[in-house]
Amino acid sequence: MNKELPKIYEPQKVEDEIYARWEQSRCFQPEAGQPLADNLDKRETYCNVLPPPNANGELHIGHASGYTVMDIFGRYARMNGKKTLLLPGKDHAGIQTQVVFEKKLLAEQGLSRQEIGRENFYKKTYEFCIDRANYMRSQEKKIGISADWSREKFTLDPDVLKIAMETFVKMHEDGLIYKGKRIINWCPRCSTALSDVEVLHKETPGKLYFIKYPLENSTEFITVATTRPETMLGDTAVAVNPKDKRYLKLIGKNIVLPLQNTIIPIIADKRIDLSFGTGAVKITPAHDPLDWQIGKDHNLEEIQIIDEKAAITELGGKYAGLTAHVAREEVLKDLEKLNLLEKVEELAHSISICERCKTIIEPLTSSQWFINVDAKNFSLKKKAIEAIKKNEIEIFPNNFQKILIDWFENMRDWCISRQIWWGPQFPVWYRTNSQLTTDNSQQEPEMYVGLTPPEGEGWVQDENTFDTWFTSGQWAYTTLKSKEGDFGMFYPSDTMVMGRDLLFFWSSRMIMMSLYTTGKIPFKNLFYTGLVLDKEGHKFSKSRGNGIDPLTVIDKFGADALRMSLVMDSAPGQNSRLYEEKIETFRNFANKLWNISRFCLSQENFKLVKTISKEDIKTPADAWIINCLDKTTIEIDKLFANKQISVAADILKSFTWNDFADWYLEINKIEKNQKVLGYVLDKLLRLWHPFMPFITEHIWTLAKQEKMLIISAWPKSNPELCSNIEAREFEAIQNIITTIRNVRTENKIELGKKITITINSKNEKLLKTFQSEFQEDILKRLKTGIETIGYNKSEEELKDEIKRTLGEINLYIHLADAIDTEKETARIKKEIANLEGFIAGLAGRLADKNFTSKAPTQIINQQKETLAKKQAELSELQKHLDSLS
RNA sequence: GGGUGAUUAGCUCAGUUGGCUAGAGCACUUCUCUUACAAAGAAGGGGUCACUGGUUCGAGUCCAGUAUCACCCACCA
Repeated sequence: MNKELPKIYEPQKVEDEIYARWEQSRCFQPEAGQPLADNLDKRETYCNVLPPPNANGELHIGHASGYTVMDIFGRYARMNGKKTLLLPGKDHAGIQTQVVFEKKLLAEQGLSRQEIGRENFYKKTYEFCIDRANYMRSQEKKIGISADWSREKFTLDPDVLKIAMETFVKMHEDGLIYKGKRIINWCPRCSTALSDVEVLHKETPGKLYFIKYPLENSTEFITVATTRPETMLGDTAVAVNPKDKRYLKLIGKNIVLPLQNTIIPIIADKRIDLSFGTGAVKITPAHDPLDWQIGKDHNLEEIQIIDEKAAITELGGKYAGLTAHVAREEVLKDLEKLNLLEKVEELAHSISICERCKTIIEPLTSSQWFINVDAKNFSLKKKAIEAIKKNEIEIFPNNFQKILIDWFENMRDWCISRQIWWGPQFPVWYRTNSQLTTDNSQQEPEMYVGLTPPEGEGWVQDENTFDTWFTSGQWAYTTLKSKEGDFGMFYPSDTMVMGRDLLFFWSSRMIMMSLYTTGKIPFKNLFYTGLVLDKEGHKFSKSRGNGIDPLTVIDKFGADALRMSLVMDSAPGQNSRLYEEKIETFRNFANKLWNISRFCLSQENFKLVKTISKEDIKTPADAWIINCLDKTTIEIDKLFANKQISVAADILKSFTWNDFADWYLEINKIEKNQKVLGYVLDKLLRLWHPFMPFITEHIWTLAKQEKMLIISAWPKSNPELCSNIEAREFEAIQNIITTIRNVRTENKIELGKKITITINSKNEKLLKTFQSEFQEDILKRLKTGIETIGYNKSEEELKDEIKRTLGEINLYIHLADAIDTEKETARIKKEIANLEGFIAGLAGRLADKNFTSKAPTQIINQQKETLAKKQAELSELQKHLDSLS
């Protein structure tokens, strides 16, 4: 039977078919009627709203990493009989998608978005996203994620969007949203405002220009230092620190601003650093965030001299129309002509760039929409901090809690309006009432905020679109609210898994928005994954060309191998590295599991066994493996509770390979116990399923199981089965076998050469175990080359043999040739020295009153036991040494 | 300027209430195609757990400091 199974597991041939079967069975869908795990219906639920990837590209290895973690938790929950929902989705990803699609449009059709118009651009981008979403969904399935595709959501789906817009309206009513003219980060390429988190800072070598500003009615100067000389066209003051003695007498005096020839004051402000530059700072309120603040506090005029295309405005006089970059050169040239450029120094400083297109940010004053994150009636950030501090959301790894709280504490108002086209438009309309207008420029238009356009003529919708994080920040509930019943059943969800790079962008916004809208936390557990890096520890990037395509990997090694290589040997929040050799080792492991199963399935009358009784445990090896299995099961559950899935997989791997395959399978070739074999394999497949769903389901099917593994019950520890089990007998056998193999290798005895051994022990019960026919068979056949076994012979008789002490056993190995006394003596002496050192330490500790009075008795007893054991060993070694000399 | 993480075998990394002489994979050495598996098996070698102090009966694990690296934040004109 099953002789036809290939020697090598071929994932490519089975994975798609298995996934299709899962989908058809509707086991991803938590409806009534969904097949449940072995009829366990605890009415408990488990939900993970999956982070929606940006629907503008393809899946990368980072997605695969997150999905694997989510799927492992999801499958674990499902097998534990919970009603499980993994809810997938896609994000329209405002700016990023617009940048991607604009590039595509230009490359393929040579068109800009302006050329095709806003409406058409939106429609085309929408189609593009849907297309990408379809492709990405197929990739997600390849990874094996057990998500309910019937519930898949897109951030622009009308139902999702409606809920998000309702939030806007409500926040506006509650006074949490305001429109105001403030200084914001402006990306000239994207033509939009950006929030603080969408701006990156890059350390760049630059220059610090020292410019002399002439004092009014004087021949004196005050020298200011700046990295952006062109902004002087918009200067409205020079500021110094009030404690700066150098400039005390100048405070309150005026300056004639060069090039512009306007009169501006010298003011004092404590935010000015005395030690930087000259200690005197030119103030350009319209183009620098700090200057803007200072300008506000000192009632300075804001003169916008750079426009939204990064060009100089008409207020810039003769420089109008030049780009800021060119203007800088011109300004410097002119200053030099006037002899006002004192000096230029090299300076490393950080410049702001757009996160998406890397263009240098222009700080501008602009009219934008903001969320007040610290409003009096509902402080979003304080509520978030409170929830986190009260551990309502458990964060893995735990130290990220502090990072998140710190971030919230320093959070400033959130700019949510963007001037891009790709994204939902603000549900805000304006109308200018011409009848009342007496002075056009001063008239504030009438404003309407609501879900649908207002009645009447002349309303024009606000052109702003939403920051993409405004909609994805509501993902935790918009997704669940769009299907009747889901919200009540699954909100707040259990788990949220995301890359640590999304900590500020996304987790923070979800927590705030959810607390505001639902009054509850969005999820109970927040799990951050680290970044996946390449072999050298670099980030994957297109420019570096070091990307690993998940599909290529899956095609080559199988989805299970990829999954394993993404979760093993990694800790929550910690970066990890991925490379082919690593994936290969897990491909090898999958193959090991395959061959283990192949062996089992090829046994006569083999079948998977769900339960066994004590009577089925017949031999020391049976008892031992059942005991190992039980311990492993308990440990894995504990680790799952702590979200330590990497460690869980690790101990399971060690059980599978080192215990079950290397020992139990070998024993089973000699003394067969198909029931125990079937029982262990049954549990093994279940335990591995969350990690390696495809191969386990495949084997499960080959073993002719009616019900699919994905909905089979998670193994439980069986203390009843393990009570009074004596695993030590088998451990003694293992010990003897290993020791003999070791001695053979050490003494270079060929495998073909048979040897005679003697086992001496005072423990009659133990001896009796060995003396059974089967156990002798095991000892002989497990690569030991034993021919005959003797028991309890006299020391005298054995004095020329190699002796090893293994706990209660003295093992003697008779070699045909005389033993190398010198070598053996040296070996024993070394071991004695080692042992004596250890015993001395242990004995010392046990003699120490401090230790015996303070340490728990359990530890003391343990150490006493060890001491006795080691002392016995030592005396055996010494006896042996004496007999050799 | 502030923060976080890392530092454990040649390499990549685990090690969560502190407790026997610190683990894995890869690489390395020697041997084996033994019928589940050479993508394998057997036996090995290899570590003052970055450094310095402290707490403790006991520290890779907790605390303080130092060094190096990485990342993040920041209104460094």
